[in-house]
Amino acid sequence: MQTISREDYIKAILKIEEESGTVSNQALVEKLSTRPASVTNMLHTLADAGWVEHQAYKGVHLTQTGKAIALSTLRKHRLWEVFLVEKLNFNWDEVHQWAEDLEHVGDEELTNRLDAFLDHPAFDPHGDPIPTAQGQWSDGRNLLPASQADVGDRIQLKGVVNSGEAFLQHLNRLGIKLGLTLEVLQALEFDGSKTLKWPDGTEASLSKQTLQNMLIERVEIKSNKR
Amino acid sequence: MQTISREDYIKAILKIEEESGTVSNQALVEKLSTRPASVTNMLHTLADAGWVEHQAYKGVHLTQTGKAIALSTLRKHRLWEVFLVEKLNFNWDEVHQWAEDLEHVGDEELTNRLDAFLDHPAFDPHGDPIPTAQGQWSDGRNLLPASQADVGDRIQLKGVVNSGEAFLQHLNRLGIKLGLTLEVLQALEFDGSKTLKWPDGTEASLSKQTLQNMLIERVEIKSNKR
DNA sequence: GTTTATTTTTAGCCAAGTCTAAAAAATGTC
DNA sequence: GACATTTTTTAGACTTGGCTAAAAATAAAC
Repeated sequence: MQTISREDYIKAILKIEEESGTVSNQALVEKLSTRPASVTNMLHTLADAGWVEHQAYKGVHLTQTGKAIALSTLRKHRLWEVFLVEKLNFNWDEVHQWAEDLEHVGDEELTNRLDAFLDHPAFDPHGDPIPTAQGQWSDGRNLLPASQADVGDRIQLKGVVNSGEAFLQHLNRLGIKLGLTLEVLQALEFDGSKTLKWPDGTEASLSKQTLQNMLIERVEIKSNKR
Repeated sequence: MQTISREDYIKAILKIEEESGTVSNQALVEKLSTRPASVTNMLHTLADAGWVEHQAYKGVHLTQTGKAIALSTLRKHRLWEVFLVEKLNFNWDEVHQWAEDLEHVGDEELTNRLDAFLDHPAFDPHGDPIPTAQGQWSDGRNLLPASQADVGDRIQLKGVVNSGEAFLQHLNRLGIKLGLTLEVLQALEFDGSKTLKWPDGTEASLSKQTLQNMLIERVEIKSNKR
């Protein structure tokens, strides 16, 4: 039976599995801000439910069932985030906590109606892809961290690695949001920082840390190409 | 601290207090489909929290704090119901259960934004008034049960006493929804049933039971008045 | 005004999920 | 390969809120 806590664990396992392949208890302790004993405990529960396979000391991975539940929960989370930003005019740094609650409400039907109401968005307000009703969420895009952009590139922000409040508010203060196109003016070797130029002409330097958390696409310069 | 269960109790107490003035444990057992011991138990918890005043064997009533929490929860419930019907196109008989979950999500800020997004609705899909952000929910209207309408009256459905699924679906099948105007053609003394006429000319007879659960306003007959 | 029926409370158990503390297993180091 | 460190598990306590069964209080009936 699905409970809030179980869905949270399953979703965390999915994310860690995506990020780093293998899912240790330790990783879950960090992701969920909980205690090792709680993790062991819940993994037994989830294994009994048939949502994960768990071998003591060897890590967990999701079963088909588990993955379906995880994707469904993630889909709900991201759709509600779109709702909060697009319809209720919240900022992208304000929506995560509410979505964390909303993701546990509603069934497939409600979710599909929400999806239709929002016009079937492909990405959430942080640029993360929204799984489809069929559980597809292959991104397709090949984003790279802004830290890998070269001088002269025009880069467009398409996502963020870290959607923590603090980081998003940092971007807010810099006037950076999804879809913004910037030009790389300068790159400093020694600290990995880069100087970027905004469409309005202002310039600023971003730290390596910040750049690594910005997922971008290179933009073709159409006007004066060749 | 607010939990789902506590909010459910507080809301139930508010409703019973409105309906019948005094709130017995028994009434809570019925309204919440639970057991007497559970009620006694939770009433202690709520009294400790300062949300109700409870004297053993004498009943409960809400404190100021409790009433504020109840109205806030009710407001959230009804706003989400409007959302589900107006925006996600659910029928009025399908929304209660989801709203029951959604009412426990979000704070004042989110609720006010939802309210604004929905254009500050005054009534939910069942015709029940939505408390304002300031906790006002004096209905203003003076609805009467359709059972009290007289032959010759033109009556408009403004609300329902019972918003259970079964009753609402019964109205659906009869083609009756909020705002519909009907004419009372005939009233049978012995069983309290009445024959009504729809705007499209069809006629049907409704039982006393059904009529008692329909809240109506008499409509002035403008065209051929006097 | 006893007796009977109903309502409420108490006492104690249960389930989910969290936690601490300690034991056990796995891993890293020399 | 033995010792130290880290990770995971076990054991057992705790909290919230539900339950049953029995006792106590109140209300109803004769």
